[in-house]
Formats: sequence, structure tokens, C-alpha cells
Amino acid sequence: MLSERRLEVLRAIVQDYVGTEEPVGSKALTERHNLGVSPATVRNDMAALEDEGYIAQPHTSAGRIPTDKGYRLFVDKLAAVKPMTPPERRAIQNFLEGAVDLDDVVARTVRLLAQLTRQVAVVQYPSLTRSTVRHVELLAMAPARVMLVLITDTGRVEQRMIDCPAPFGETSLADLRARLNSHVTGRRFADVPQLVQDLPEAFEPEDRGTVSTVLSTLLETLVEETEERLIIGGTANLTRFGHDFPLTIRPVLEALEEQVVLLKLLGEAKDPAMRVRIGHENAHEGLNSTSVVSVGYGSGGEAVAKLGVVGPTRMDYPGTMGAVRAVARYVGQILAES
Amino acid sequence: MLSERRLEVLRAIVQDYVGTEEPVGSKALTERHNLGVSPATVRNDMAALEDEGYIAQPHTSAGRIPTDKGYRLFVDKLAAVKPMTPPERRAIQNFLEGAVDLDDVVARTVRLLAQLTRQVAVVQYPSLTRSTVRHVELLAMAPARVMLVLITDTGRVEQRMIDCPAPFGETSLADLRARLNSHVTGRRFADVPQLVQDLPEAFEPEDRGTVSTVLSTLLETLVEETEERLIIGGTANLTRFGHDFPLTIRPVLEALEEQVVLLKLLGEAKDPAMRVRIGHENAHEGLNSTSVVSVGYGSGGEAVAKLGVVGPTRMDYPGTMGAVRAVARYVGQILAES
DNA sequence: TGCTGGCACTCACCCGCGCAGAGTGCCAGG
DNA sequence: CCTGGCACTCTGCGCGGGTGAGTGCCAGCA
Repeated sequence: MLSERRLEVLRAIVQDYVGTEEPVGSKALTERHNLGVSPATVRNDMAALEDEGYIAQPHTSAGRIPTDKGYRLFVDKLAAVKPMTPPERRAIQNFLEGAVDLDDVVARTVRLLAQLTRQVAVVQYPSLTRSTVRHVELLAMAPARVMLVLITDTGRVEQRMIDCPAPFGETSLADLRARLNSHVTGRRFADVPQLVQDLPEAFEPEDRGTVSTVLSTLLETLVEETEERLIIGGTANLTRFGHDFPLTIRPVLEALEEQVVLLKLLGEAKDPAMRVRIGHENAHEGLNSTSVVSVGYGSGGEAVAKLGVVGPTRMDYPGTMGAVRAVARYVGQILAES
Repeated sequence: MLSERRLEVLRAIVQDYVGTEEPVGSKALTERHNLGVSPATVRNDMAALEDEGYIAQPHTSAGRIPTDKGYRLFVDKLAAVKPMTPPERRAIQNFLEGAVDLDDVVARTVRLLAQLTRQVAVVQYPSLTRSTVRHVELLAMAPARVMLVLITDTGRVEQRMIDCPAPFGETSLADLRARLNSHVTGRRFADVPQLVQDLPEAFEPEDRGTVSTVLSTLLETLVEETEERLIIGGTANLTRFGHDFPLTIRPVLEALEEQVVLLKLLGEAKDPAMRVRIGHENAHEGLNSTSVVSVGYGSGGEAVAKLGVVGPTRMDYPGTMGAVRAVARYVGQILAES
């Protein structure tokens, strides 16, 4: 077990390293923080911290830098989320309130997060399965061609073209539309599959095939589009990383273009808690020297999607976490209002 | 006027520099290209080309590199667009044909362009004004709330929520929907404003206010969303730029995050011709060391939007232009089929 | 007039050197 | 268990010379 002071030393190392981006030595530490002990003592503590794997030296006779394990301890035990100041809160609120529709909300959110944290921001669109159905619409585009439009309580709209096996009478279509809406409006998307299960049976035999086609497309849409859409911003902030970054920045940019990777990065949408993944804790190896701070947000009490930032492991965790949490909270409010 | 051989020398310089990324000298030039003259002669030609501003030396006693003006001459007079090979064509076609909807087409296009050119790709969504109306739908979401859905012949869908001044009867709504569709279906979006101009007069006085509101939102949607949406990809390719790129890459990434800048970059949507903007020809100063190759694409004969790539001025122009042109052509085909 | 070979000159780049400074580990003493 | 002191280890930096690619100019030749 590490003594109180050694934890204090670790905290000081993390703080200084994050600030200066340079390995920090024992002397500099005692000068900047009132640890109440001499450099020699700090050196002993550092040696112990290094044995435990919390810090490392890039080269012999250089200062120490925190390891992923060190950052992990710092985040878990040593750091408190830094709340936003009142002016910052107001700025966030003002900025988000100007949005005209869901696309705009998401676009503004990603800009805001990128600016506040000076890192790369990622925002997932409210997912379908966690939202509720506001309206289902079926539009006859041609005799055997129907467009399905889904509208969620968060304002998201999905559409899909359906080629039917047989032409659809206008009355059957209206009938299906009415039944569909009465069955699913106000319900959660996740519950839709069982709600529509028995629907074909209510129709004339000759229409059942067509009805099934429409329903199966509806279900497909729910599955495929479920978690898919997200946007990123602030990639220019990657250039602040280090001076070495041809090698650093490239895999990160590549990873950020893979939606699948990003979605995994944000983590399970169900989980509304704030999560921090540090360095190698990220499965994707291009992101081994980055950390991800993510949190769920939602219009009501529960999360409908996630948002977060991607930055160097050497980041200001308390500040970043504070910004992420605050933005998620205000986005939730905005969504609930609209 | 420059002699034939001097143009040949310029062409050789551009080709070598693009290949090696290093200033090219007179001796290396004569070795790699059969110019039929000695290095000394080439040196004289180079001096002349430098006087004219087509090439420059980074330092005294180094080789020459092309200037923006040099690239311009190269592109205009010395280079032929390099057509794709048959296997490449097939690959493009196969890749694009797998797309399931418009979003997917656009997403695949941007990936494809980025991979083919190994540069940053930008694809604009088919613009509304240049498309035709396939269907207009009005959905009553609440007594005084209507959702407007616009569907284009390219498969693009726009939706907009409208708060009406007064509740809308279901029959008036159906009436308006029918009239709207009969007026505008199959017409170009650009023509919609005058087509719907007299529409309110056909309604009962008590409905006219509401009808006007709906129509004005429709027109607004046309204007605001007109050219807006586009996506980019392949930003990881920026890291291939140079070795100096903290300073190079940053402003480019910043510029690429500004939709407005990007739209200007692609150029006027009306213009279907392939355009190349080299270095300082780009108004935005963050892009002073990049070139943009853009071209219009469309489902029929005319352009509905643009796509292109952004890369270093030192790029393979013939190859890039060939790839851009080919992709635009195939995207047009895919859109026309769907 | 235009091309060629020759020649002197100029830098950017590379390599090795030595020095300074920050940081460490260890040890003996309080 | 903390502290001051001491010897040691490296990285980083600035300096200087050598190398080589490339240039401009000039006189000679078709």
C-alpha cells in the first residue's frame, strides 16, 4: 500500500507533467508543491512509485512521467471532477440554445466540446432503441414502392425505401399506417419488435406478404441504424499533441474515421456513467497513447446516447471530465425541451 | 514564349518532384528523362523558367521546385488526365454498387476517393435546388404541428417541423398535400417558389395563414439546406504531407472543419467542369499549400453537386484528376439507377 | 545563335566532439 | 524515517570541418 505522501507525490507528478509536457524531477517537484519534504525524500518515493509501475523514466537520468497505471490511479483516487464555473455554464447553455433542430444540436455540441476541452470531440446521435416512437409514416411512392419514415421523440428522423412484392392498395396502406401508429406511438423502439409481431394476421391474406415486407424493413432499420450515426470535431487539436506526431497522429486519425471503432470507444450506450479509458485500456492499438472520456446523455433520466472526447493520455483529466459532464447535462436539457 | 524544350523541362521537373518530394537538379533530370541535351543546357532552361516564375530554388545551390504558377502551366498545358485502368473501373463500380441508400452512396464515395487518391476527399450531398421533387409529405404531429418531408429524385430526404399559427383540419391538410404534390412533383426545386406562389388563394380564408406558414417553411428549407451538407474523409492521408507538418497540417484540418470554407472550395455547384485550384489560388489562407481538384456530378446530364479532393500542391495531378473524374461519373450512374 | 564541357563557388547536411545541466542512486548522519 | 551531500549518467546543444549536389558563368564549337 502506498503512503499518503507517495500518493501526493504521484498527484504532483501528474499535474506537473500535464502542464509542462516534460518529465518532472524531484527538485522541481519540491519547488512547485509544498510537500514539506526534501528532494531526496521525494526521490525515494519516486523510486517506490516506479517499482509499483505508476511512473517511469524515458531515459536514465531524466525525470519521471506517469504510466497508464499512474493516470488510472490518479483518475480513480486522486482527482476530483472539476466543475465548470458559472460563466462557463452560461456560455454552454447559450451556445446550445441557439440550435434549430437535432442536427444542429449535435453539430453545436461537438464544436462546443472540442473548444472547451481543446481535444477531439465525438457525439453520438440519440440512438433509436433507447428513444420512443413519435410517429411512423408510410408514403406510397409508386404502386409497389413505399417509403417508411420513423420519427423519434428526440427529433431524429430515419427513412427507408421499400420495394413491395405486390402493389399496395391505398386503403390497405392507410390501414397499415393507422394500425402501426396505434400500436407503437409513444412506445420505445426496443419494444417495437414484439408489438408488431402479430400485425400481419389482422390483414387480408393477399396483403399479408406485403405487410410482412414492410414490417421486416422496419425492424431492419431499427437494428441497422440503431447505434450508427455519430460525428466528430476538433481534429485540428490533434496537432497540439507532441512534436513527434507523424507517428502519433496518423493512427489516431485513421481510427477516428472508423465509425465502428468510435462506437466501441464511447462504450455501451446503456451505461450512463462517466468512463475514462486510459492508453492501453483502449482495445484499438492506434489509440494506445490516447485517453477517452465518455458519458451518456439523454432527454429524460436515462441515456439515449453517448458523447465524449479523445485526447492524449497526458490530458487534464479533472477539467476534461468536468466539461464532458457539463455538456452532456445541458444537451440532455435541450433535448428534453424540444 | 517558352520553347518546346523548356516546357518539356518543366514537365520533367514537376514529375520528378512529385515523385521524390525533393528539389530536382539539372544532372538528375537529364539522367531520368531523355531530353537529348546536356545538363548545362538544362541549367540555362531552368534559369529561364525561374525568371518567368515557374520554378524556384528553396536555397541557393539546391535543385528547383515548381511554383504554383508552374503547376498551373503543367495542369493547363502539359498534363493529360490519366484515365483509370479497366480493373480500377470495375473496382470503383463494384464498391459503389453495394450501397443501400443515399447516405451509403455518399459515405462510400468519400472513402473510395480518399483511397484512390490517397488524399483528403470531400463529397457534397446532391443539392436540393438542382434536384427535382419526387414527393412532398405533410404529417400532422399535433393539432397545430406539422412535419414537412421533402423527397428528391436523388433519394435525399429533408424534414422540418412546422408550428402553425392555428390548428389544421385533417381535410385541409390532405387538401394542401394533394395540391402541393400536383403542383411540384417532378419539377425542379429551383422552380418551386413560383409554382406555389398562388397556392394560398385556393384555400378558405381561415386556412390561408396556416398554408402560408407551411409554404414559407418549405421555401426556407430550400434556401437554407440548399448546399449545406457534405462529408469528408481520408484526413489521415494528411500525415503523408511533409515532415514539417505541425505547421502545415493544422490550418488544413481547421479549414476542413468549416463547412462554409469547404463549400467555397468545391466551387459553384452549377459548374459541372473539373476545376483545379492550386496553392494560393485558394482564397482561404490555411490552404495556401494545398490544391483542390473538384468536379460536378449528377444523376442525369447535369450536376446536382460536387465532389473533390484536397491534397498538397505537390500532387499527382493527372492521376488525381482521373480518379476524381471517374468516381464522379460512376456516382452519377448509381444515382440515376436508384 | 544555340549547345556543350569545364571550372570555381556556395550552401545544406552529416558527423564527431565536448561541455553544461538536470536528474538520479546511494550513503552516512541526525 | 528523513536529510544533505556526493559521484555518476545521460540528453541536449553548439561548434567546426568535410562532403557532395547543384549552381552560374565562360569560352569553344557546330
